[in-house]
Amino acid sequence: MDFIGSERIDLKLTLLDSAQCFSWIEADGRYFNVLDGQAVCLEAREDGIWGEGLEPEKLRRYLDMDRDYQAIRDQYRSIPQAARAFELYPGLHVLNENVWDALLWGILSANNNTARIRGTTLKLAEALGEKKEIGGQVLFSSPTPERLAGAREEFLRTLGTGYRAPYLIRTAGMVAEGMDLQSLAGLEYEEARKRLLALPGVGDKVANCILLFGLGFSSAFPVDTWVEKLMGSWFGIHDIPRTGMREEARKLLGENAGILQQFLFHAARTGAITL
DNA sequence: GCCCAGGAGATGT
DNA sequence: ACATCTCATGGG
Repeated sequence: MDFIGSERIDLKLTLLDSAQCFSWIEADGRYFNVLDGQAVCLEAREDGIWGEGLEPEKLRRYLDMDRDYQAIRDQYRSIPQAARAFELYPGLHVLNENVWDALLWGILSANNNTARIRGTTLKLAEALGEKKEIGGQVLFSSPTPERLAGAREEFLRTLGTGYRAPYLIRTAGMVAEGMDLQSLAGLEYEEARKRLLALPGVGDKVANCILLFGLGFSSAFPVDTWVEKLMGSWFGIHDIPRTGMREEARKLLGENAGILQQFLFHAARTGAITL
């Protein structure tokens, strides 16, 4: 294995429990996934993170190891719940996901729970992805846009996608027909967001997840049921639509609103900080 | 049975 | 622009 970095990232929290990504598997204290079409393995040791399957630089980038989380923690120190959340989760990072993967699980996440999203994600990969192997662990890549676009709705429903099946097929079709997701990273936030909203199954919340996890917009601020509650309880912002909350939060919290959001979200969802 | 889950889309006002 | 409904599905 290769040395990735000495940053104190909490792999279990970040890869398994933070609901940013649903395709990581843990076995014997090691973490497995398919990234960029390559089977990957990560492990936390005394001296830091080790990994194999991809160049160390790419794994550093995926794990967001070059962001100054201490500076962001300082930036929000005047917000009590933020200070507490950063203190609770010193090893939580915001992943730099593949944008197609972020889009896929984003559509699956609508009105769904994390256990079911993970189960459906794994079933989709097993049924339509490509088989990979590393360190004796068998893995499956995410289905390509082409494979998903060609799937039958009834088949996707047997995998647990529910009413989201036609959204998956239609959005995959648009990507397969040439919509360049990666190029959205070069646009302004509002323009990139607007283009994501054109995809079936993508609303304001999912678009902000894709912007944050898949396109590097650190100010993107997804408002789901938990963030809606915490915005009311901790910031006094309530009785307005979620889109309005997202706008208010971005104005109030600035360039790293989305990074902070992950810490607040986790604290609220787990009940670590009282709503 | 009821309520909820990292919501989105359609419809009516 | 906002309010309300419905959409699968498994778990508490």
